[in-house]
Amino acid sequence: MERGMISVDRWAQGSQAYFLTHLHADHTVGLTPTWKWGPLFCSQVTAKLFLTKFDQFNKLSLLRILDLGRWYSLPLFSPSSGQPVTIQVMAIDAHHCPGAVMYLFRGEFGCMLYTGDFRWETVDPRAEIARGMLLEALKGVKLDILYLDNTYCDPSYCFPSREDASRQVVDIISSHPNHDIVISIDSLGKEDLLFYISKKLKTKDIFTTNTSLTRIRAIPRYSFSMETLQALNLMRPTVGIMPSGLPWMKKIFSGPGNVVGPSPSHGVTCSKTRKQNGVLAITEICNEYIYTVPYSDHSCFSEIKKFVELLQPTDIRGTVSSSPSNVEPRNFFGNQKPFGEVRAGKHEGPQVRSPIETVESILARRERIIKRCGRLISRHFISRLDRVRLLRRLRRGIKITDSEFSP
DNA sequence: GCGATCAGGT
DNA sequence: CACACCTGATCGC
Repeated sequence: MERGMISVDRWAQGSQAYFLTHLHADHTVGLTPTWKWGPLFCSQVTAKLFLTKFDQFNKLSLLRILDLGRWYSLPLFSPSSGQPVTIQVMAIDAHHCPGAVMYLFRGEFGCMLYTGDFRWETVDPRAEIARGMLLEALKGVKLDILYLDNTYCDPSYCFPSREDASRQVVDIISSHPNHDIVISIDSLGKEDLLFYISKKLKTKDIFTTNTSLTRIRAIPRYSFSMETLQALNLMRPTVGIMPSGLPWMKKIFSGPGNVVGPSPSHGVTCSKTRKQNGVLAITEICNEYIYTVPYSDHSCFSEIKKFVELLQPTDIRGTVSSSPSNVEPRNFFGNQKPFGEVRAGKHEGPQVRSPIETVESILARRERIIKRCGRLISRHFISRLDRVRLLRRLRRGIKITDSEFSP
């Protein structure tokens, strides 16, 4: 395809149509509320999340929602000849985080698939549907280029399905019936895990910000540390679960689908790096509070391999340049012509909203808070740094109280 | 004064 | 050693 036609997860001026695979921050660099370079296509779920994230998005008319599994025709033009060109696109569930999709394009240039970030588990019924859509759409068609999420495209990356990992998390929680549990999460991507936990443990309130109702809490990953766990343990016996410890998993799990034993980090010495005089030194710190579980929203190597073998693309291009091994996918597949923060003495609940809360009510509430915030900001004459800090927190949906404005 | 972006951290 | 996302500083309109 010519340059100047479409962009996927890239937000520079110069394309005629822009595609967003999912809402993680590293895929939206350059995308701002003042977006104006062209129509922005995404899934229904991403569109909803998008509007809560970019609440001042002023070009609603540029947002285009794509249903999954349907072909859409885009009338574009060739930048070189000026002639009209039609491109067809289909969005397919990528099983990465809520709303994440892959995009399948076809046109005069041939056929290409951009996976975005994706996980290709075969056991999940949702994955079955995506698989069906993909195969149906590609029936009798040669896939010319596969733009592939090659994050873990190295045979040494071998970890279990998210359901297995979720089971491990539940086992850890069950084996600590009298402990508080804190689970480190990012703002988007561990919802299924939290839902699984609440379902298996029959937690009464599925999601709540009232921390007195539950011993299991989700906290932001950036506030999850050894120090945090030690501080929490001064108050109540608490274990922390990190559903993401993948780099440490390299070569630990010997095969796909293996039953995974107790978390390897528990009771095992963890290492921490510290900078001394500009030189990296390793400080060994033993911790007894933290479990890591290999819960990944990216495909492991065997899943990537299966995916590539299924699609038989003519060419493959990795989309993650800083992939661990920094390995081009084709090396492996031949040239295939083929919430809250924890503070001293106090913590707020998970930053997970009730599923019944609508986008409209979130936006309306946010609007009210921002208005009130504006009044308080001018009344208290706070510094720019404090203001930036407050606005960032507002954007994340964290509750702001009057005391935050105290001089 | 403000949003956007970078560097450096977890 | 990944990923996603935080903070504070700086840039540029």
